[in-house]
Amino acid sequence: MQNWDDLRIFLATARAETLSGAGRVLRCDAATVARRLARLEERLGQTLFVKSPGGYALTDAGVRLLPAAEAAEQAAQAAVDAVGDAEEGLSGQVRIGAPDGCANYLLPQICARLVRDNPGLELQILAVPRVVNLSKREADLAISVSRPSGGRLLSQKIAEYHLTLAASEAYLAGRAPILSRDDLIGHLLVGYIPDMIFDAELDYMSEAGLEAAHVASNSAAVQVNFLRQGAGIGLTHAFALPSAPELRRVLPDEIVLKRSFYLVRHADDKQRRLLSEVASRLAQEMRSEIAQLEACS
Amino acid sequence: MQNWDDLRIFLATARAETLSGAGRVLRCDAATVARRLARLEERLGQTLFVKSPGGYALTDAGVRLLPAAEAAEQAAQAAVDAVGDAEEGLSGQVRIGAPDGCANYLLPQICARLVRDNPGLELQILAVPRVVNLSKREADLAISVSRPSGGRLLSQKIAEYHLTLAASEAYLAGRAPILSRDDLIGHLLVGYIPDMIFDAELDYMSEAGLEAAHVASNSAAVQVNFLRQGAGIGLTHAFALPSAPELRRVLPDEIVLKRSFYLVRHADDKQRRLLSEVASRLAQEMRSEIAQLEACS
DNA sequence: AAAATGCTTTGCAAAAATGCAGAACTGGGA
DNA sequence: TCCCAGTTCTGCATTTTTGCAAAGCATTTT
Repeated sequence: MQNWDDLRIFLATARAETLSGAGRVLRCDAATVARRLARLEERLGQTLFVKSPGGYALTDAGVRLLPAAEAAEQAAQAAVDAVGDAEEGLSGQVRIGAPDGCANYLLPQICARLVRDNPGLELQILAVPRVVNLSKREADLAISVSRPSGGRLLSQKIAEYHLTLAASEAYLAGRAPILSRDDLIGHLLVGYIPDMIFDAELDYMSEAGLEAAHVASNSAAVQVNFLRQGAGIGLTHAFALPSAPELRRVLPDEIVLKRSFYLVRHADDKQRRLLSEVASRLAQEMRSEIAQLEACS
Repeated sequence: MQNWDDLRIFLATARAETLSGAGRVLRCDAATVARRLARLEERLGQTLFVKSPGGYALTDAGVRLLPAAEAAEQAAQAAVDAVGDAEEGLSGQVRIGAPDGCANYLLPQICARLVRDNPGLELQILAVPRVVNLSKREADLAISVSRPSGGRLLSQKIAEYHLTLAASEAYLAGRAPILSRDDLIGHLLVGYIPDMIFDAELDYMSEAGLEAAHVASNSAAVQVNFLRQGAGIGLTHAFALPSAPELRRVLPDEIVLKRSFYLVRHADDKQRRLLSEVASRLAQEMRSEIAQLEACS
C-alpha cells in the first residue's frame, strides 16, 4: 500500500455512498475524492466502486476492502488517543447522537459542564429523528430509547425517565378541569407523527390509551413548543417541564409512562479511553440531571 | 487524524532511526520525510522524535504512538491482501530472510518455481549473515536455524538437513587418504569466523571435535567456494554438494551433523493469506529439495 | 413536458508537496 | 590533528495535488 491515506478517502466514500457526501465529511472537493479513488483503484488493480450519477456503490472488491479500511480507522483513532491524553483531563472530539428530546433538554447543560471542566474536550450533539447509525460512524456515542438489536454494539442502561401529560396554563384555563381520564375526551392532542415513529418505545399515545394526535411533529422539542403555545395536551418528558414554566402536568398520578435511556457505542471502540470516560460521565450526569429536573415540577 | 499516510512515514522513521534510512525504504527524499514528520508532530501537538545529526530517536509520545502505527500497517497490508488474491494464484510481494547457505543453495530454484507458477507473485531473498529482525520488518518471512527466543513470533520446523565434511578432488588427490578422524590432523580447515557466529547452531566445528578453521568466512557460500578452490577441508551443507561437482565427501559415515530449518513469521501476520500460502509452499518445497539434493551426492 | 435538483466529470489556475543540491554539523579513524 | 562518511537542514525549481467553475446526466418535481 503506497498511501495509507487513500484508505481514509475510500472509507468515507463507502459510507457516504456519494463523492460529494464524502467530500463534505473529508472537507475537500468531490473532484479530489474522485481522483484519489481513481488512483487507489489503479494501484490496487481493482475497481472498488460502480460509478453512476446517483452515487458510488461498492463492488465486491470494495466490500472486501471495507474491513481493512475500518481497521485502519481504528488504528488512526488509537494514534491520536495515544499521544493526546497522556496527562490529566479529557481532550479530543466526540460526537454524541441522541433523540431530540434528550438532545434538547438534557445534553446541552451536561455537555456544557463537561467541556468547561475539560478544556481540551470538544463535544458535538447530533440530534436525529431516527436511530443513529453508529456503524456508519455518524457518531461516536449514541443515546437510544431501546437496546440496539444487532451489530457489533455495546449498550448500557443509563437512567430511567418519565413521560407525563402536560398542557399550558393558558390552554387549561379556558376549559373544564381534567380530573379523570375520561375528561380528556374532546381535547386537542399533541404527539408524534404516527408513521415517523422510528422506535416502538416512542409510541406513547397508544400505550397511554390515547387516540392519534391532532397536532403532531417528529420532534419532541417541537411538541413541547406546541404545548407552550397552547395547542393542546400532550405526553412529554417530565424533565422538559422545568424549562417550560407555563406548562402544567395533567393527571400526574394517573398517567405516567416509564422509559429508559441507553448508551450505545461501537464494540471496536472499547479501547478508546476518551470515549469510555465521556460515556461514564455522561451517564452519571444524565442520571442526576433527570432526577433533579423531574423533582422540581 | 488528518492524514493516515503520515503514520506510514512515522513508522518507517521509527524503525530506520534515521531520516535518510526511512527515505530509502519509503523511496522518497529525506527532506520529505522530515517535513511530513514535522507536520505530523504539529498536528498531534506532540514532539515524536528527538532530532540529532546522529539520527531520529523516539520520544515518550513517539513510543506511545508506535503500536497504533503498527496496527495501521496491519490494516494497510490486510487491504492489499483483501483485494489482491480473490481469484486463483498468489500475488503480491513477500521478502524472505534466510541464512546464506539456504539462500544460495535452496531458495533460488524454489523461489523460481514459485514465481513461475504464480505470475503475480514477487519474491525477494534477503541473505543475511545474522538473524533477521522480523520485528523491524526487514522481511515478511524468515528461515532460521533455531527457534526464535521471544517476541511475538510464530515458528514452525520445516525440514532437517545434514552437514558433512567435504573437500575438492584436487585437494584430496595430493594427500594421503583420510580414513579415520585422526587422519584429519594437519589438514587445512575451512569454517566460520568464530566471533561472527550469530547462532549457536552454527558452531559446527567444535561439535564435530575439529579445531578452529585456518580459512574462514562468515558466509557458508564463500566457504564452499573455498573448498572448490582446494583451500582445505570443511563442514558444509550436504545440499550444497550437487552444485559443486568437484567436491567429495570426507568421512561421510563418521562425521554427520544434523540441523533443522525453522520458518518464522510475525504473529501479527497470521491472517495474511498470502504469507501463509507462501510459507506452506516454501516449507514443502524445501523438504523435497533437501531430500533430493542430499540423495544425489 | 419542462424545470430543477442532485450527482459526476473535466479543464484550468492556484496551492502544496516533492526532489535536488548545497551548507552545516557530528563522530570516528588514520 | 585532519579528514571522511554519515547525518539533518534549507532554499529553489519542478512536479503533483487540490479547489473551483462549468458542463453533462439522470432522476424527481412542477
